[in-house]
Amino acid sequence: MSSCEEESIGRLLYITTQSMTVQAEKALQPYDLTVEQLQILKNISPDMPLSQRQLCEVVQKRAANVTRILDRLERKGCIERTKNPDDRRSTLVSLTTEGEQLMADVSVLLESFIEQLTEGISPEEQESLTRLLKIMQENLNRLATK
Amino acid sequence: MSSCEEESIGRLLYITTQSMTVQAEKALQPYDLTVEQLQILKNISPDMPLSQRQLCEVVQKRAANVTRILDRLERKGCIERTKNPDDRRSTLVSLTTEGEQLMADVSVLLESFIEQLTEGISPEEQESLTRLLKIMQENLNRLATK
DNA sequence: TGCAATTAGTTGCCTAGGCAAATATTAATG
DNA sequence: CATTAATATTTGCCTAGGCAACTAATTGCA
Repeated sequence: MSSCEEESIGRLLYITTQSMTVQAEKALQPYDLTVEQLQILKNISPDMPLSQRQLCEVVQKRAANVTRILDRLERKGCIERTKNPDDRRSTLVSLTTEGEQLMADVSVLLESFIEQLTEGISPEEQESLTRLLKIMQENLNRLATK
Repeated sequence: MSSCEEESIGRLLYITTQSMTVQAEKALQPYDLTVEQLQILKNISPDMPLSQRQLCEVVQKRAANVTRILDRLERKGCIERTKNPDDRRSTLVSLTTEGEQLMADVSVLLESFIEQLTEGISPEEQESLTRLLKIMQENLNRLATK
């Protein structure tokens, strides 16, 4: 039986993540970046370009969504797309120098954000939190593959 | 210094929640409901209608978004909007009988989903998880009010 | 009373997610 | 070798989030 005040773990996760995203977005506003755009940029190494397919895997997003986020990043001059000479179906994505500079500027901010997010949570508790979240991910993966 | 495998708590939260939402959405597909629509429906008691303003608070969404989710629920016949006679600016939202029936059908599914999500996590661990998520929420609230 | 804030809700414009259908290119198979 | 299957990316259509501007109704205050 559930009390009136009960909130499922699911709901708590949902609300917390939403609030986190909103705050992160506000912190990123001066750089004209969204959380999703940042996720992408963080995973493009300046030396070795990735294909969009590979990017999809590392950021865990659908191809269609990655396409559109890259469109916006390209429009802003943060990334470049070049056809893969070895497989002309695929596109290689690389950071422009502006993109690199942007990431350099933002990285400090990022660290401080995560620090503020986890304030009052000991390293052991963070470990435990990480472990529990990973269990849920596995549960969800099991659901996904039916 | 961070290892290559490091994933911030923030990213883990984000990915887990996203995966949870996708799976929940799949489970809800037979009912033609989204997670957000369900959130709203769950918070409308059949006996006492709420104003949209109140709904916003309980589901933690912006007025603009609640407006549009209600538009869709109304189109599907799950809810009804009536003008509040005491304050003609506000609208009272109530479940239709179809909406009530839908919620009755879905509630079993919901419980089993949360059960599957938290499989392998003991009640004490769930308590701890809840506590840590709430700490993060407070940290974020502090950020929000600067 | 009468006009200026405030409040409730809506709408427009942008980003982002999902799915499905389309194109182009490559792999695989008869 | 030719045709079919698979793969990479794009595009369209839907839901949903954020912000800002707008209307209508209500308070508040001079």
